[in-house]
Amino acid sequence: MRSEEESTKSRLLMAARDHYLEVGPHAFSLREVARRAGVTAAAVYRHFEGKQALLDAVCEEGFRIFGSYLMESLKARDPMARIRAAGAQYLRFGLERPHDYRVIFMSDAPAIAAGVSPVTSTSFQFLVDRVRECMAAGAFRAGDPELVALSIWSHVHGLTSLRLSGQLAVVGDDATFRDVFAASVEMLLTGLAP
Amino acid sequence: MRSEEESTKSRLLMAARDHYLEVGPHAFSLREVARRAGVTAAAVYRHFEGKQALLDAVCEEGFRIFGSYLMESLKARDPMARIRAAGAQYLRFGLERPHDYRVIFMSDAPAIAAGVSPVTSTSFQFLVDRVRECMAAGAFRAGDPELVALSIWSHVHGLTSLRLSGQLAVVGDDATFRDVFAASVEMLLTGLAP
DNA sequence: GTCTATAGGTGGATAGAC
DNA sequence: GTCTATCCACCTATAGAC
Repeated sequence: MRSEEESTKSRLLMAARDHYLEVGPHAFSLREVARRAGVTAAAVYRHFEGKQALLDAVCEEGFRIFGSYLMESLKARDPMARIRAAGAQYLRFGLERPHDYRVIFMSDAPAIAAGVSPVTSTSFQFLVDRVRECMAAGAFRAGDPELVALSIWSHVHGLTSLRLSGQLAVVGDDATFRDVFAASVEMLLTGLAP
Repeated sequence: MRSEEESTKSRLLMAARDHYLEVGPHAFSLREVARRAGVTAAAVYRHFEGKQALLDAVCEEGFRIFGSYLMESLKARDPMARIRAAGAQYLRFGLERPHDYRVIFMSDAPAIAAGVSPVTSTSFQFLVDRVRECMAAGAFRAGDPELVALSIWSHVHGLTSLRLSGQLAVVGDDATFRDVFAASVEMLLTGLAP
């Protein structure tokens, strides 16, 4: 894998991700990415077909990493423990990789908005499966698994994204916020119990 | 007031608002505003100090409008109706003024954060008051009003922001999404009942 | 008040030297 | 694989004619 290598291409990718997070898709500049990576704009075309290809690559990398965080939650032993772990991992990804989080969940990149990314639907399907598990085990009241999954996703995303955009800074440090996050999730889970 | 007058300045403001609503703050172009208003770019400087002044005028309007959406919910008759109306108005603002929503709740630009702080804290206090009302009326279980308010805000923000960033496009049109939104909020409220 | 003209900056993309 | 040089488009903003 050699993920620690400092190739021009990997530096371009990191620079593209950082730049994208700062200015968004409209003001995203290939030249600025090249500047941050320490090369000229022309050099970018040796590694990517153009501006859009660079943007797409940024999204793909973030998706891959997010998936690895989610999969960790499968190590928990029972359905409710797994769904709680999934929520905690979701927040953990947001706090540890805020840049990637913003790329995936807080942007309006065309590649994501189009819904063509297989990872988006894969991750949602993962959550739907966790919900089905809980319903089958009698830990959740019977209902529409997709609607429940959407509620859970929205809840944890709302908390995570408000935290990342600084709106919940008043809560305190990250450790304190993890407790608030857990308490808030429990509030939602209470309404899903039989 | 004479709000119907067709002065160049008022046409510029309307054009600026329309353009802003379409492309957002980053791609906002003074020349495009001038084009829509039927004047050259140079003429803009007779009415506004520059691009930022024009943008500020539009953003201020956005903050003011969000408050007016929230206040509408006070017309409902009882505490639970008011808190449900507040949620519905929150979504309505997001769907009808997506760029304003992004500026207020999905951005962390320092320049914007300064103007946002009073808006969000005032609005959060408004929600805390609605929660206290529900607890006092016995419609909510007793608990920490601020934590409950934070959960509700996160929930409706999660739904709204995921919708705006295109992640919930699969749900269907806005009318359909309003129903999903309402159902999801009811799920959370179920867990808050006594 | 609005225009034309212009200065000086950003950007995406390509050609060709090395 | 990276560079310099270049082209063209678009932008903000200003100066001066009318």
